Amino acid sequence: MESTCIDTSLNLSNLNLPYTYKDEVLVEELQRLSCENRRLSETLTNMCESYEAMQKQLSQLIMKQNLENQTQRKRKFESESCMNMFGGVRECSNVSDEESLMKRPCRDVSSPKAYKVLVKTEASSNSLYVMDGYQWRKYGQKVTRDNPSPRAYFRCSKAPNCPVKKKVQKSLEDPTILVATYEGEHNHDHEKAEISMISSQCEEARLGSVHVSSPKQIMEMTSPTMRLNLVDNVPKSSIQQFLVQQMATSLTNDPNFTTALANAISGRIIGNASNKARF
DNA sequence: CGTTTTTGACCGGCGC
DNA sequence: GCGCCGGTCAAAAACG
Repeated sequence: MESTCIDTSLNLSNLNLPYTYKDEVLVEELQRLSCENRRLSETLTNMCESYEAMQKQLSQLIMKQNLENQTQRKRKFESESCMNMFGGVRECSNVSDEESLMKRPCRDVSSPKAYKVLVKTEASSNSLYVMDGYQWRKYGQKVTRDNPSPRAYFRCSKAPNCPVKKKVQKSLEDPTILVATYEGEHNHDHEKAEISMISSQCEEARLGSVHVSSPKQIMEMTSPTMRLNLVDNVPKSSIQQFLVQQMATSLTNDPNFTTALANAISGRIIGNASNKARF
């Protein structure tokens, strides 16, 4: 956790102001502020630690839940197919907000090598990009009869001979859900990322319209073109940058802080001036 | 300048 | 054979 430990001290002692005599009150105030900064740093560090721990727990929980859902679905389908021999693609529906951030692959029973994945997006988003840790190259787009929203066709561009294809189209029932259909299997290693990141959010993040709620989102937003390595290779410097920025913003927005800072600076300047006047 | 995206053209399967 | 439709190609444009 040392990487997220940030030195938030203002280092006011480095101000190049003429210092002719010791203003004890000012020094005291500076010490008090330094202490407060240190305490804030510790709180921030603790918060970061708990946040990461919670996120770990959450992802484990979701993975566990997905596993259970898949088992249940399998059982359900097996019992259903015994009754009516119904086939075809079974979509995952009723994606909850929490689950929408994770992919829920559903095997296509009619074609064992094709499966659909539903990804929740922002309602306003028109993007047809779904992040899944692989590199995709778009090779076509079509408007189909059954759905007014266009369907995008992607090929895996990670390996030259990778046979995997992907179709992405907005769901007819819910336009905020992207339906990604994968066909074939990759003939190369997967990148590190397993998390699904709605690229439309990246796109919107570039436009500044996405509400930032987690450091992970920030990381992804700080590098919108970085479509891989989203989880394990956490660019902690980005977290630091974000936290520093957040702290600077909250500090500058805090009237108490700005008043104290103004008093401290003006006090020192005025103090110096009056000192000069005294001498 | 290499890579990716866009988009109209083309192809093949299917139903009539 | 013809038309429709989904899928793919490939040239041009855009992007980094």
